[in-house]
Amino acid sequence: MSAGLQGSAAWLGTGPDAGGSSRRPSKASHVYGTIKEAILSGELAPGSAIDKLALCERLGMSRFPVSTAVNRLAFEKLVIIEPQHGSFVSRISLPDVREFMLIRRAIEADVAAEAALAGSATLNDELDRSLRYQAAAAEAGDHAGFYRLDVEFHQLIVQSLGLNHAAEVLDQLLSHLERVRRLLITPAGRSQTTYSEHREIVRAIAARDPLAAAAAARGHLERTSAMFEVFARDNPKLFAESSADHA
Amino acid sequence: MSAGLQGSAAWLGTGPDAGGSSRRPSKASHVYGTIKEAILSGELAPGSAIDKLALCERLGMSRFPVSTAVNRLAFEKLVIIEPQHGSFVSRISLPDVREFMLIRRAIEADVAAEAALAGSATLNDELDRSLRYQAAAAEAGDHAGFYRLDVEFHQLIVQSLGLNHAAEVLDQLLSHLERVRRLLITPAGRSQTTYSEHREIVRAIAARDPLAAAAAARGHLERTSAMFEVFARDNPKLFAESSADHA
DNA sequence: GGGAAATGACTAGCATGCCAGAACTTAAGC
DNA sequence: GCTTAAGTTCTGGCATGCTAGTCATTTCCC
Repeated sequence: MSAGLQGSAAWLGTGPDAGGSSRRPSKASHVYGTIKEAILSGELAPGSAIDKLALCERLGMSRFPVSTAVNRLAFEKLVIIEPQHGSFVSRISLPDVREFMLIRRAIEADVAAEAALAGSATLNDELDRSLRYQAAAAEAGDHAGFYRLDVEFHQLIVQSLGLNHAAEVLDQLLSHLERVRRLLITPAGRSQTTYSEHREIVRAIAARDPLAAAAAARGHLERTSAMFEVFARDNPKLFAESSADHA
Repeated sequence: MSAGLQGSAAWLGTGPDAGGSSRRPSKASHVYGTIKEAILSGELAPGSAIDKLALCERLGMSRFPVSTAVNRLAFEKLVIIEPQHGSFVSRISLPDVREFMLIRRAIEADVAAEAALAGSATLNDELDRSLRYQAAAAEAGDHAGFYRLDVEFHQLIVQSLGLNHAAEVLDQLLSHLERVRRLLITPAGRSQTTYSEHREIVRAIAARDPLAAAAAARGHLERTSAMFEVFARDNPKLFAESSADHA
C-alpha cells in the first residue's frame, strides 16, 4: 500500500466501526478484517468451513470476538452460519453476480449524474489525477495496480458527494464481486478499455451533463457485467448453482 | 410467501437469519425483531438510550442475546454503540434521508425497467390486484392500510424478479425511512396521487416499456422525496443536524 | 454383506463473571 | 461561589463453562 493514490484495502473495514468515531479497534473488528480479507483474497475458498477454535488459537483470543466477527460476516452474507453445524464461506452464484451488478449499475449511474450536477472542481481535479495514474498503470501492464485505481476511481465520485451510505452499499457489493474477480484473469487490453470508459465518465461529469454521465457510467458497468458473463460461461464450475448450498 | 397481499411486517426480519433455512429462531433473533420493531414504531425514539440490562430482565434472558441483537442493529446503523458509554437509537439526518431516497430511486427505477423487460404475466396480475386494493384503501381513507399496500407494491416488483439482494438493500433503506415517515402526517389526497403514480408504473411494465417504467418509478419516488423535503422544512426539529450526534 | 441404530466428536447458542474505560456525582480546595 | 479532582457507578468488551443440537462414523442386527 502506501504511495500513489493510497487507500488500498481501506474499504475493507467499512462495515462495523466505521460509523463510530475513531475508538481503539476492538478485537472483534480485528478478526473481522482478518477473516474478510482471507475470504476476499480467496485464501478461504467459497464453501470451505471456518474453524473458529483454530482461529481463536491462531489469533490468541477467546471465542467471543471470533463469533462476533463471524456473525458480522454472516450479516454481510459472506459466510453462512448453520446452527449446530458450522460456519462456511458462502458461495457465489451467477444470478447473485448479475444482481450485484444490476444494483451497482443503478446506483453508480445515478451517482455519476449527481456528481455532474454538483460540479465540484476538486472532484474533477482528483478524477483527472486518477485518470493519469490509470493511464500509467494500464500502459505499464500493472494489473493489480490498475485494479486498485479502478476501485478507487469509483469511490472517489461517491465519496466526494458525501454519500456515505451509498458508498457502504457499493462496498458490500464490491466485496462480493471481488471474490469472483480474483478467480478471473483480467484479459489483456481490458485495462485500456476500462481507462477510456472512465475517461468518458469524467468528461461528462466535467461537462456537467448528468444524462451523459449516467449513460457513460451505465455503459461502463454494462460492459463490465458482460465480461463477467463471458468468464462465467467459460468457467461454469467456479460458480454455485444456487447461493444456498455450500457443500 | 403465501397468497393474498398480507405480510404486514414480514419484511422486519429480513436482516439476519432470513438467508439461512428455516431453523428455530434464536433468542438473539427474537430480541432483534423486538427492538427493531420498537425503533421503527417510534416507541424507542431516535437518540434514546437502550438499557440492555432492563431488556435482559424484561425478556428474561442473559446479556448475550441482547448484545448480539444490538450488534446487528448497530450494523444496520439503526443503533449506535459507543463503547464504555452506551447504545443509542441512531438519529436520522436530512442528508441521510436524501441519500436513502437517492439509492432507492436508482435501484427501483432499474428494477422497474427490468420487470418491464421480463414481462411476467403473473406479476402483472398481482400488480393489478394490488392496485385495486390500493384504490379501495385510498377511497376509504385507510392510510395505514394504504401504506402497507404501498410498501408491498414496491416489494412485489423486486421479488417477482427474484432479486433478493436488491430487496434486502431496499428493506434496509425503508427501515430507516420508515422511522421518519412515522413522524409525518400523510397529507390528505396523497394516497390518491400515489395510487395514480403506481398505476402508471404498472402500465409501463405491462406495456413492456422499460424506459417508461424506469421513468415512472423515478418520477414517483422523486415526488415522494419532495414530500419528505417539504415535511423536513416544516418540522426542522425532528431531524438531527448530523447523523453522528445522539444527544 | 447391507441397512439401521447408537455413539462419539464436533458445532453454535447461551449464561455468567470479570475487566477496563467513560461519564456523572460529590466533595474538597481556592 | 467556582473550579477541580477524586470516587462511584454506569457502560460495553472479553473470557470461560455449559447445553443442546447436528453430522459422521461405527457397530450391531437382520
